[in-house]
Amino acid sequence: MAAKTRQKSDAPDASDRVSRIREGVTAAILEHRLLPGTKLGEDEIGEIYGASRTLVRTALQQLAHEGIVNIEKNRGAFVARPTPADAREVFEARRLIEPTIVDHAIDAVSPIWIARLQQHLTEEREAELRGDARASVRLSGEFHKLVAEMSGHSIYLGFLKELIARSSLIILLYRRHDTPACGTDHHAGIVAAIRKRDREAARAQMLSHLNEIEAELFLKDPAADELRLADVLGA
Amino acid sequence: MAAKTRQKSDAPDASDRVSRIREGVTAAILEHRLLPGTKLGEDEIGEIYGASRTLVRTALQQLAHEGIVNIEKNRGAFVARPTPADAREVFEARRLIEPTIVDHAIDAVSPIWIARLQQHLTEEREAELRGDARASVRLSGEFHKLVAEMSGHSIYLGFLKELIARSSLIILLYRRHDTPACGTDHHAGIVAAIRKRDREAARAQMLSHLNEIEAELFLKDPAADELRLADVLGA
DNA sequence: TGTGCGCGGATTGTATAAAGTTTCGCCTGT
DNA sequence: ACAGGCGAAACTTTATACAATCCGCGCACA
Repeated sequence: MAAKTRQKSDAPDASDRVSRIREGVTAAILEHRLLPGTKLGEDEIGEIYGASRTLVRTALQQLAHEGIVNIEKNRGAFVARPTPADAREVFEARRLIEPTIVDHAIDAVSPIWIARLQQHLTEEREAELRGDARASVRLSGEFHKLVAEMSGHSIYLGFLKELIARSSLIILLYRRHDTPACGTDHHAGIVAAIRKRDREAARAQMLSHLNEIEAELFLKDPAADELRLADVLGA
Repeated sequence: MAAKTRQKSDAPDASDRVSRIREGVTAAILEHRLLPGTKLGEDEIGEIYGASRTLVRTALQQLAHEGIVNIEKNRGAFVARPTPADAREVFEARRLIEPTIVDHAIDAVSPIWIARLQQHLTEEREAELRGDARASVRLSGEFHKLVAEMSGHSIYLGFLKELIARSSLIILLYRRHDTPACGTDHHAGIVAAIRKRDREAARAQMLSHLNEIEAELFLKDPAADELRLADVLGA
């Protein structure tokens, strides 16, 4: 009972059961196995993970707070379907936060961290080489999380986790071509800049990386029929 | 049943009971009526609001996600006690985000919004005049939230809500003198800049405002005895 | 034939009960 | 007198039972 006692609610390790559920569902969403709009029934999930609805509920509520699940009263939980407006907000926030994060990451440069980053790049390349799209999209997001962890700024890390998760849904919904989700080459360039402690290059590369991702999106209001209707009637 | 149907989990209106609990506890914490470290027993709160522990529990979990409550496994929920390191992170994040928020707010300038801002300044002054410290500290935070709402950027708004709530605790714990929590004069200056659509002035004033708040803090590890001990034994 | 109403199944929201863990007091032994 | 440990009470955690709500199907009626 040494280090396990102090764990925040946002605990990264899946020690308790609700975390296992949350991370399982999160992974499924981030790997695009669960598509936006999919109903996440409580009994259904509970049976999968061998847990009662109580635990499933808390996990779903956490996911709702992270913005990747919508809970509609008396209707249940659904995988979120970000609007184009949401998408623009998410990427604007990322453009604001992530350059600052890489800047901080450079303060923490050490052989251990460089090794971890390189290791991650290798995994990304391997996934891409064997055509594992699901692993690719997951690892692309995790690269950004890794840089945030390196920065040592827990608040930025928390914010970025939300933004990454939403980005994954956004890319799935609005990507124009089937280009690789998030260029590994860009990531390699960012790592190189971090390694050289070149703050300006790192910030600039992160920014252009984000811009390129967003540029590949087609952010026009989708399924105009139903959504227009909803807006009109809602107003 | 027109406009009420579409409400996010983070619903601003206190329509359902869990929201009422959450907002009640939040207000108590933000007004410094509940001090850091205070135990928030489920039965206790449930009896106050006439709700079962189930509802109290979900409310507390939401507050934990916002960072103003800590839930320790098998021990219960406590009002969070941010460390000096947390404080520095919170203010750094605010310095990054809030200037951008005022910039966006200027895009939304309209007579309605200006009126709301002025109205808010009036309330702040009145609270300060009658020496209502609790209302003052609450309104100070709400000013920043109001600007974020004005910006129309829901993600920034969500992030800022968290940061404001934590800031309130930080100010309570680490304020040097008993200076007014958050100068109303500064707020008036920011409103003036917004009104004139002077982006640079607005950003600059927001930044210096945040710097002055942080400058009034004494961010050294507090209660050296117990915390040092915890850190040493934890490592 | 098309529309509207009502009932039944299913699912979520809430409360309560059972189970597990921690904490504090008390008691015994040295 | 004091340290250590046992035990009960209080609390959180988890599970389950009950109530409320929603959705879809079918029937009646125009």
